[in-house]
Parts: sequence; structure tokens; C-alpha cells
Amino acid sequence: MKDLLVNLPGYALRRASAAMLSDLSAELAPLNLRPTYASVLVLIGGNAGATPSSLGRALGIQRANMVPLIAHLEELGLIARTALDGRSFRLDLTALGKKHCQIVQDIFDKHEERLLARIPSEHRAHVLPAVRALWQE
Amino acid sequence: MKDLLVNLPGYALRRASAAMLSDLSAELAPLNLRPTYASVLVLIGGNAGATPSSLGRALGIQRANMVPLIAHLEELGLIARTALDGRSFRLDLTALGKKHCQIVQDIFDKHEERLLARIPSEHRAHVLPAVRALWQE
DNA sequence: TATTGTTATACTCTATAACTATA
DNA sequence: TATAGTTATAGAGTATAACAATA
Repeated sequence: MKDLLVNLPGYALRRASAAMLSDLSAELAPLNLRPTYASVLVLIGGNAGATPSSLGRALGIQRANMVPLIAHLEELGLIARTALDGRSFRLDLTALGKKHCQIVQDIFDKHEERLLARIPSEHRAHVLPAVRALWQE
Repeated sequence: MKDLLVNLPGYALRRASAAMLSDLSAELAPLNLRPTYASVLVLIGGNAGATPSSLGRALGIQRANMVPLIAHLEELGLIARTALDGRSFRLDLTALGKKHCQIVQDIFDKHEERLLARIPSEHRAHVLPAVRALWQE
């Protein structure tokens, strides 16, 4: 089978992203968190008092799609909401949330290590700046 | 908002992949094809007589999920199936399929150009080999 | 008027299990 | 016994439109 797609960086990005996401999902499964939920948790951990809207803007997730994410993290007892004014509220980690956040960050770090280990050393340092240039700015 | 995720290559890959996919979707929309469908079309174009199963293996798509892809490409009149034996069939581009395949390849090429143009030149050559190492082998 | 949170809905892609017909 | 195609179903993630309440 002649694969005409493997030399397309967009296609390669898609396959790599899917593979990484699949691995990370398995690593996060014991915490009852999927990658998106874990990302929100970590971001709240580093930004106490953030609102769903501000988190959504940082993560590229729309307001409407933040609702079930926040609700689930709250159900798990990992975050708590406090009214800021009549229409918005701040989010903070609970004690349990802080524990889980630390575990998630360890999983993220190990995941990143394994990921970088797969890349030939001469290319390794170029990946992050190159890939970030594709979606940032 | 302190973004603790932007330095994680896995997260950056995910955002970049999503951004590229969104762009490509818009470029393919006039053909009534989405990225996955276009990928299958191009792969059949380069591998006349391939079967759904063999295409699925090459693309990392399961047999069951190939069914609607093949059915839709056939409905659009882009591919035709011919029985190989009692349980499998070969796929080939129709005349219209060949035309559309060429257009898709042009879209892919332009898309790749724009993508590479966004990457600072000192990193550009490293992206494909690095990203391919993350899912191939 | 613009923003926040929310509801409802639909679509893309992927995953799994099970079935049939054939090799 | 293994493989090819299929059906049905479920889940994750994303997109859009609309609404009420508030700033």
C-alpha cells in the first residue's frame, strides 16, 4: 500500500495527536478523568479564581462546551464555585482537587518525557516551537 | 491567565492538529468532502484496487468505520466497487473521482505549503520527521 | 449593548461488540 | 479458524443558535 499521506505534515500531526491522546487517556483513566477534563483541572490549579469563560478562551473551548466539564469536575469533588457577581463565578480546587491536580501534573510530565523520547534527538528541540507556531498568535 | 499547558508537546500537538483540521475542512467544503473522506479518496487514487480493510489499516481506521466513508464516496460517484471474491471487493476511482482526487491533492499541497510557512525556517525541516516518529513504527 | 452561564441540538470521529458470509 | 464487510450503538469532542440574567 503506497501511502501518499505520510509526507503531509498536517496528516502526520493528526495521527500523532490521536496516538498521544489515546496514550494519555489510558494513563488518566484511573483518575476518572479524560484529557480535556485533566487540562481544565490543571489550568484551574494554576489560576485560582478563573471563570469558565476565561478557561474556555485559554483552552480554545467554547462557553457552551465548558458547562459539562465544570459540572463533572464539581461532581467529582475536585473544584468548587463561588459567586463573583450576579452572572459569573470563580473556580477553585478543593483539597481533593489539589491532590488530583498534582497527580495529573505528574502524569503529564511522564507523558511528555515518553513523547520526547520517541523523537530522534536531532529533531527533539524543534518540535515544541514548530508546533506552537501552528496554532498560537 | 497563566497557561501551564503550552509547553507540553502533547497539548501543542492537539491544538495544532485541531487548527489544521479546521482549516482543511473549510478548504474541502466546496467538494462536499471532509478531511477523512478526502484522505480515503487520495489513498484509493494511489492504490487502485485497494479494499476497505487495507485502506483502514493504512489510515488507522477500523473496518466498521470504513463502511460509511466508502458508501458516501460511492454515492458521490467518486469510486466504484468490483467484487474480488465472495467476501471482498476492490475500489477504483471513477472518471469524476479522478478529477476530484486531483483537486484534493492540489488542496492538500497548498494546505501543506501554508502550514510550513507558519513554522520558523530554522525548525521547518524537523517537523515531519519528528512528528512521524510519534506514531509510526 | 456586551457578557456570562446555560440549554438544546447536531455533526465528526472513534471504539466495541456482534453478526453473516466466505476463505 | 481467520478474515471481510456490515450493523448497531455509544462516547468524546466540537459547533451553532438561542435564551435569561446581569454588567
